Amino acid sequence: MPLPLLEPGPRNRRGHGRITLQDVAEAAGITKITVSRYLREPERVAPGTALRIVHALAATGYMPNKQAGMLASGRSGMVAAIVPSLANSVFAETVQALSEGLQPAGFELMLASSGYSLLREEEQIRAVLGWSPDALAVTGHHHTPEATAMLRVAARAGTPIIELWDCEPQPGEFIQIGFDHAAVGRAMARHLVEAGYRHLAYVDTGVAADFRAHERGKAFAAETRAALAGVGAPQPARARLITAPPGDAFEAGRAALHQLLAGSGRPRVDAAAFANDHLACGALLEAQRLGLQVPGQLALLGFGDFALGRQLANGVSTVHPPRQEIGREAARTMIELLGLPPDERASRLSRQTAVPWQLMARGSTAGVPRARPLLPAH
Amino acid sequence: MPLPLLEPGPRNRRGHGRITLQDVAEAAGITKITVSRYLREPERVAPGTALRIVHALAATGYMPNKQAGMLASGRSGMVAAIVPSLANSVFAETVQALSEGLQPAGFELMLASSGYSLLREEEQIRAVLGWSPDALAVTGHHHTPEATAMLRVAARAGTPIIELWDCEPQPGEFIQIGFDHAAVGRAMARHLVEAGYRHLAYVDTGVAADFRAHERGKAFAAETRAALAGVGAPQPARARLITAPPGDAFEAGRAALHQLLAGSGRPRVDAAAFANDHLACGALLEAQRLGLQVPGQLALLGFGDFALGRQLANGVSTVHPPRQEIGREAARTMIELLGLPPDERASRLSRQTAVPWQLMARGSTAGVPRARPLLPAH
DNA sequence: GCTCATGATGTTACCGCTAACATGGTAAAA
DNA sequence: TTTTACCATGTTAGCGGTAACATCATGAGC
Repeated sequence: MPLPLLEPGPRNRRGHGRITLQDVAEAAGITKITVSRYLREPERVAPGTALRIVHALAATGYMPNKQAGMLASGRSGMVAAIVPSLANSVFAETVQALSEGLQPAGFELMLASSGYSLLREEEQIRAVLGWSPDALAVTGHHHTPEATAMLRVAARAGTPIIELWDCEPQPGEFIQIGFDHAAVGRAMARHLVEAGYRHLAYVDTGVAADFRAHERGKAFAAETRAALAGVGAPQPARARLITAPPGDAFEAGRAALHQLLAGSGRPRVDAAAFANDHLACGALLEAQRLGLQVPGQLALLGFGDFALGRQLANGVSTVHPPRQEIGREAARTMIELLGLPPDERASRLSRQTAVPWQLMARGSTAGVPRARPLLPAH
Repeated sequence: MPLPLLEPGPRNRRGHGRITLQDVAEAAGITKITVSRYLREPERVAPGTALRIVHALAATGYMPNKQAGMLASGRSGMVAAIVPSLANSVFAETVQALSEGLQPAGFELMLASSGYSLLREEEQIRAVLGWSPDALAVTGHHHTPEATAMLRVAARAGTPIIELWDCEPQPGEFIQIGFDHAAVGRAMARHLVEAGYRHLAYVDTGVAADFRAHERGKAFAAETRAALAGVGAPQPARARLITAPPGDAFEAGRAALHQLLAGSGRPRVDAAAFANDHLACGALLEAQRLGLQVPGQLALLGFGDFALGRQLANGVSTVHPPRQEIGREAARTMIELLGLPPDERASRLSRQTAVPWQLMARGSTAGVPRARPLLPAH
């Protein structure tokens, strides 16, 4: 039943005509501090008074002004997050989980997307810090020096700063919640070598600022040599590392496949790892079109575990990153830290949480029968 | 070059240790109002003073407190948006475009996702209005009565309320930016009938609160009868309208295909329209697995124009909704309205903008050769 | 030289809320 | 009864900005 709301109108030259605590207090015949107290700590007002307040609240249709509350209390009840992109389901799911994790605790989420640009990220950090968020989540540990400086100031002032999606081997300056992308790259290389492939390539994304994909690729290349050495296979002169064109990821994957096949003279690539599943699926679809056997003639390994990968052919092998877990864990961490008194909080503003990922072996990297023994599982 | 920031510390029992306008003013040897004025209207302070202010700003590393500014001025520089989901790329792209459109004008975006629940949407409207956003975008025109009441109060107070993704034939209470889903549903039916199909079905999504998909389905069913009558084809006793199971949309599409094929006695369905492309693609993949000819034995028509649809088989026919245009147009509308004085604004707080969509005919609905003439193009 | 418009800066008083302390009353403890 | 503790509520003074008006030079116009 819609409430019988008072018709608010302009009351003085500065007021914006909104119902304030004062209005509620007058309706209840008390002072505003008691109403304020009731809203924050209901058990601290007498039951009779509480009843009158409840009625007054309903009669006026009061809605608290959070800016005023923040200004007075220093707590904003708001958390900000900056992600590279939302159109990419990877971060969208993390943001969604973060938002859902924060809501029960009464936090609102302020969101900005930087379009994979560090400069825009810097601007957005600046803008968003003006709102005095209680905590701030950014993506990854790459920032401009200015941005890092601003984050540092905020962290010193007790605002938890969380870097999502990364978790470096060495502790960083802020809180990291994510995983080690180099470890993922290495695992991808080992998986392919263990399955019997010997001529590996990594197809990087055309998005220049996807540092995490680049890092996986770098580690993939390094580990490829190590793993091949481990099984006594000849090592390539240099790692095959190609970059897909920017734009539609499926098309980019198709184009990448042609690049892979065009590797003339040298032994042809027999397995490719991709920066993400969209590229891998694009390559798979193109392979199907060309009549290529997957994994017979070319094995494909993606990253992201998007729903589509399970549907195509016998499944596209991939790495399942903890998309939602990262968001959930970030929400949990924020709530925990913000519940602590500032002095206890200070000591915890730099820590790391590695969220587990998993390599999903599917049809597209089914093993090649080999005489020689494979590497141990780890 | 990182600036040499002053080390802020606690200054009094209430202050939060932040650099304030007062600090900057002292550093520049003037009063804070002049600094405030410089920040808002630089041309109104003398060049010499401006120079000292610039230096003082740099020396202190000042960052404005937006809550305080909002409280004093009544303008927040913040816009809120509530969408059903972010994990769904449809809304993510709209939000992304909205965010990018607002940024140049200096607005921040506060985002909430309701998980396709009207009750949660109501809660979020309540929460978000507490931040006094300058404008609020919600998705669609279905809300709880309480939510509608709150939106109405906000609109009366001059806050533009924008309903995204809908544009009903009759003007609504708030601003609508989107398109008429019934018209899309009708166009889908006509497209299939015109291409020669005679036994049509609509596969609705398992997401109960996707009102827009339901509306397309309803209109599809109605128009199917009309279009069949138009070409003199026998009309079915009742429209084939099935609902896909909830969960993974690809799997749901696969399951839906089996439901379509299981239509025993009656003439088998020869064309199906889907609530979204994921369902359609799932059905297509399952059809391929079963060795079914698409469109020969079954034509498929999706909605959403996701990148994948272009990649599968000869392309999945679909409707291209103006995902980004809706966000861009919403940003434009907000900026325009917020630039108007409140009295002029009032008259424009209810209007509609129909953003064009397009039916993309691809391989999956290539026509059936027929003797009888087809319907005129419109 | 005087008035008056103009421009640059300052003073005052808020915006709506809450922290900290103050007050007054009631009931338990002495 | 008196002291003490505590509970419920009130008073005061801000939080960090900005609107509105005030002040004070300065120079143009007469």
